[in-house]
Amino acid sequence: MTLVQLRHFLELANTASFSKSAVKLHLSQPALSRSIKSIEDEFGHQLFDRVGRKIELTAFGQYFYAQARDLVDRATNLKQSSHQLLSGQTGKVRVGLGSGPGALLTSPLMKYVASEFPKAHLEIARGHTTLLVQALRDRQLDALVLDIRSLNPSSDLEVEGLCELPGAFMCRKGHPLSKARQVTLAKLKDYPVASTPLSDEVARILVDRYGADAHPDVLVNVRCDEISSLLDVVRSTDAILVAVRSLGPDLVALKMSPELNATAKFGWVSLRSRSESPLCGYLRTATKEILSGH
Amino acid sequence: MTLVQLRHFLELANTASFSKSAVKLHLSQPALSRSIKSIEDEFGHQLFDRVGRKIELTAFGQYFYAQARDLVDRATNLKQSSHQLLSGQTGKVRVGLGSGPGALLTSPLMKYVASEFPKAHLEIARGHTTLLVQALRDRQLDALVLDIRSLNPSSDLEVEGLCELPGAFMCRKGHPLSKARQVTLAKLKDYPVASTPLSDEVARILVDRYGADAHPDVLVNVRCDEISSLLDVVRSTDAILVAVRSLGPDLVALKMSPELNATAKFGWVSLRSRSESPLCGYLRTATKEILSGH
DNA sequence: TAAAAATACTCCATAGGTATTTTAT
DNA sequence: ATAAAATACCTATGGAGTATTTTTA
Repeated sequence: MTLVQLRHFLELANTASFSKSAVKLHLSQPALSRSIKSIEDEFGHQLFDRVGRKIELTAFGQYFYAQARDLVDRATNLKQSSHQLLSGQTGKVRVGLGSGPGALLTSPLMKYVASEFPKAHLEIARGHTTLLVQALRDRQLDALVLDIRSLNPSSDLEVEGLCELPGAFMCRKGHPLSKARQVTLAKLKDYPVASTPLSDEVARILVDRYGADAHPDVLVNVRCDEISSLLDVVRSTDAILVAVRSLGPDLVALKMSPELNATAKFGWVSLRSRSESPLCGYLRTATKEILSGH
Repeated sequence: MTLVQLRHFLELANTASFSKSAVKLHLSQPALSRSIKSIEDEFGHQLFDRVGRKIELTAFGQYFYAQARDLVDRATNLKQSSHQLLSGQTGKVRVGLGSGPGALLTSPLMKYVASEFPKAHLEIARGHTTLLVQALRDRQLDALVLDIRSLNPSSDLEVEGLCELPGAFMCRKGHPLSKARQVTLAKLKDYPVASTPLSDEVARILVDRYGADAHPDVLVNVRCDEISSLLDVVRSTDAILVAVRSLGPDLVALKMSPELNATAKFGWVSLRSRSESPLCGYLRTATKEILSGH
């Protein structure tokens, strides 16, 4: 029993004529005759009663028709839905975002999928590098966007650099420090500091530039991974934000002394051994696009 | 995409090894390699990530697996259920019974199917010959059991004689007429007459033997097609039953003058052009068996 | 180096085509 | 006599086998 044979049978059952069905099936009449006969032989029973030059489904043929119809329709559907999946129109992607990328990408990526691939599914997980990498290796995530300086190089990971964004200390316009020519860490510490969770890499840079007191655990008073909340706080209080500069375009960057001179280097991380699903590929392109706007 | 290829794919997805799967599938390893490749080529996408000597389902492969599993299971199920149907274990038969056969066969046939083919479906229709034959030609019935003398011969009907059963006038033991040496129609008409609906053929015989007064429309007072009810009436009243003799083995047959000398000739009627379903064949055999006991 | 998958080739079973026969209208 | 299905016969594609190469653990 072949799907092809079933298609032949269905067509024949519909038109009730070997010669007419053969034409529709782009097949010679003898070929169709034999195709049907081979099913009948396989099951040891006639599908049609041949009464003269007319044919009629047997009881078995009627039962078989319902089943065959279902089977063939499902097979056809598999081909169509596979095409949808492979063209990226449907499918499921699970992306892990580090704290920086999370602040920058969560909402743009969700909007992107919602508008461009309304039938697809996107899941975003946020967390620390090690946890995300673990989830990637466990196939719980399909790709990550991280500050790649926080990533232990490993041969099973494929890393594609996305962009390098400068970080900054920022405050609202009109803030006491907004006009200051040179801001030292001591001055800055007169105000509360807000940020997303910062990576070890960033912590290292801060300590390197400004001393042990600049370690995020000490320095940061208000921590949360919702960038919009942080911006709200910083705009309406005297809190100072530590983040990628472009996240607060309406804020004033403090002229630090010494200069912060730190950048976040974001990369797209995936498992080298796994092939990328089409939807995941579109998401990677979109991510690059979004970040290039910063 | 072939059902065979899908089976190959499912096995490979389960064992995750070409060589091991090939053994299970009674196939050479290269053959399996090519079988999988041909699906991948058809869809234009890998089903497995080949990472070194290990293989792993791609996202597409995972989707494909669920669909293929469903498809293959349904195909297997079709083969099994077809076998059941063709062996007569399941299926549906619709039989039409004339009034005489109806009285004799309705309940034995229902019991037969209920006990021998508990998964099968039997529908019994009762009515007049012309209506039943019409239903047979319309494919609303699969076969009929009739008094074949009431049947217009026709080339599209296949008739198999089943048995010839003598009819009789019967009364309860101890009935005033039970000991009578000779019962004329006039004597008989002192009592109510009960019967199933009688065919035109029987009516003709009655009129032929006993005159116009013996026509069922005149003669029969109590008519119903439930033989058990009729028997009940005849056993507990002075009513006289007109029926196949063996239906009332505990009743006394009246010694009519002249003798009734009428037989019912039952036959199994089907459409010559339609092949008989297995279940229908079993039913035909069972019917012959049941009638031979009378 | 060994084990596993892919490739190269060869072969044959079978699906399909053409020509013809059979059958029923 | 004609139209339709079945049969006979031939061809070729593709699925399967063996031998071999490639790859990686």
